[in-house]
Amino acid sequence: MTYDDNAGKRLGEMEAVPSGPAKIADVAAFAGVGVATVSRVLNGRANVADGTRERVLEAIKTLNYTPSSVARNLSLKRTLVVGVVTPFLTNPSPIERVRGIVTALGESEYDLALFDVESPGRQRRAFRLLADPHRTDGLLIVSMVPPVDEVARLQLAGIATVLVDGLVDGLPAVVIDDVDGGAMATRYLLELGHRRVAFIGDKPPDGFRHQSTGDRTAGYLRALAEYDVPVRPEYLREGTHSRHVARSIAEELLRLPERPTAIFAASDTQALGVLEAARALGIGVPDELSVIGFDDIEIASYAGLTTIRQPLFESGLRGAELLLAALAGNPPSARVETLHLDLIVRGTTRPPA
Amino acid sequence: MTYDDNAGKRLGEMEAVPSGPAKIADVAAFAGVGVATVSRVLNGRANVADGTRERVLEAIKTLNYTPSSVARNLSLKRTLVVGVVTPFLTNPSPIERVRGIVTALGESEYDLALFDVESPGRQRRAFRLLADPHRTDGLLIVSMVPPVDEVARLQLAGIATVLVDGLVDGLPAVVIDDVDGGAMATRYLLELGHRRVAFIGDKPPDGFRHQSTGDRTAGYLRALAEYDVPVRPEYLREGTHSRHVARSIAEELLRLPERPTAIFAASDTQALGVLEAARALGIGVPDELSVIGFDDIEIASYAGLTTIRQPLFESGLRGAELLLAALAGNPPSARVETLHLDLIVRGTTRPPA
DNA sequence: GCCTGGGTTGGAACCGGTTTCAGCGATCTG
DNA sequence: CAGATCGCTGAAACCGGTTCCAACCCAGGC
Repeated sequence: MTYDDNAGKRLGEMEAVPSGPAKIADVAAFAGVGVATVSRVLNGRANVADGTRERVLEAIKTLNYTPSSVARNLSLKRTLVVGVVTPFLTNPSPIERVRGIVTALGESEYDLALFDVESPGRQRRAFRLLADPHRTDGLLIVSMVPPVDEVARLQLAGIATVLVDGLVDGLPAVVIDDVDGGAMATRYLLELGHRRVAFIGDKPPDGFRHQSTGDRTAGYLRALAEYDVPVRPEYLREGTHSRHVARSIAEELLRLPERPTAIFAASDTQALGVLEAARALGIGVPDELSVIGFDDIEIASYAGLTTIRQPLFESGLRGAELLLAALAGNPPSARVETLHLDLIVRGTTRPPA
Repeated sequence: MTYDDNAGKRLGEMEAVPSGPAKIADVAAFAGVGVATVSRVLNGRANVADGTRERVLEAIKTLNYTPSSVARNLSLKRTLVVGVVTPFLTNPSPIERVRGIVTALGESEYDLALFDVESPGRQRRAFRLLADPHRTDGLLIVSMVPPVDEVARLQLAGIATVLVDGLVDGLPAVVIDDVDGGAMATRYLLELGHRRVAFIGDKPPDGFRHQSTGDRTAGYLRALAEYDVPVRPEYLREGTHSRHVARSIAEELLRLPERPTAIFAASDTQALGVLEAARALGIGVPDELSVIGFDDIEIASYAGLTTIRQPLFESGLRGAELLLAALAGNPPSARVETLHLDLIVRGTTRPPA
């Protein structure tokens, strides 16, 4: 008797039709099978008779049934969510990386929960949230180095983590060789004949860590050493990853009694600030000043900026792939993958006058 | 005696410590209360004795317990996830909007699942995924107009939806007045004295709908009419939201026997393409050509571009706020909120020679 | 003809929370 | 001092899936 169903429930429900969307029990009842069988069909298990499968599929269709991922995840003890933590969605480069991640994850069954952390406070909060194994299966940390204690929490909680544009002992990562990149840029300027080469580094704001800055500085210094060019402390500057800050630093550099004939900026965004400064001071680029950036963001080609290209989109894509592989149980390795850099010569560099 | 605690358990459990992370039952056992009481404490219900609450909180702390949101959501029949669908994270403006959304959602208990749809295929897939009430509680659709049948599905599934930079009958939305914006831009050029004013529209790729284009065109036409300037069909062009496409269209315009003295581009990205075209053809801006854009993206100030500013970040913020309010059950209204536009005069416009 | 074994199947336990509801002692009332 | 009321509490049902396990059916082997 189908009445039994309702009798079992609370008295007072007049509508025989199940109220909300169909659940697996409804499908089972409709198809005249058990819930286990429906579950088997849903998950494509082999051991279901063809006829039965047919009936179940039809029931699913007629009832317009979609399984609840929440219930499924509870049962499976998975969340099917990958967390992405990144600072500064204001900057073009993390965005490109995130695009790569979105693309890679789009192919998978995982959803992506995005956390933009603009302050150390929000950063802590994001990690506290995401280090919860109930919340995410895996984590992608983009363009930042998480605090050591947070890393410990993550590992303790057993959350698969991959760093994109960041490096931490024991965690797999997708990076570029920043030392090499810094050297490439500087070397190119030196090869052109420049000897008064300044560098504007990319200092993360308080509370954030990111090693690329230091490394690019190291590359700059290495290249100078290779060419026996003495380091001038007044040519070695640092500022946040911002066009405006870089612009004012560049104006200072260009007002030095012996101003540089070339400036290497640690990011394209900052290089644009340098170009602005030159424009404001009436200094011709590249005639009187060469400028080279780093990243090759979209706008660099508009500005005709010579730069070191790093595969931003690909870094996100690759990081997500590594994470998915780890989640699939494949390689629990802590490999570090280093992507390739290219020198892109455009119009802001030339030999000194 | 502290031994009592363990004495209660002991039997049968060789490993006294529960295997995985602590669950609510562990906390209850440790505190010597029922799970219901723990749940009450967790959710800040009033009817728990102070002493009991104290003990539970301590148990939570010692066991390092964090509740499973998956289980919680299953019980509560909520997902605590807001889906964000947007095309073209390649463009700067949707990104700014998403940043606003991330910011607003950061304050709430909701997570954000991001879907970038770059093709109509992915678009369909995203909607099919997100129209599942098991998956998201609410949806934010950014810079696109969803297909009518998908809207129907959403409403049927009872998923709260808010459009940001898009308009659909019956759904709440945050928009700008594109007709007015188009007219503002055009009117400014006309007031400067230009009479040969061209327009480059922003045509969405096949499979995507977005009404702003048409509306900005209407604004352009309206302003021309106000100033009794006849429409020249050859001045009215359209291309995808891309610098490169806009550039080649602009080159065509600038090669016309009677070339325009001013060009209004439907987006800053496209305006940059126009500037590139002028540069390539050796046409001085603003001396020989005035250019005005739309959006006021970050790079516009670098390029010194005159433009119509629309509050991108705020649109996302506001849209998320509306959605959160709807999810909180407050205003089930289908209001349309119109944000304010500003003319930002920079260096790419001036009266004709 | 009976026993064995493989393929199907459904009942029920389980995932980890929330919430109803009944029970309990303590206080208030008459 | 009995009875009603109130605050606090825990057992158990429930959310909607997955999966273990036992039961069942039927064909094949001896």
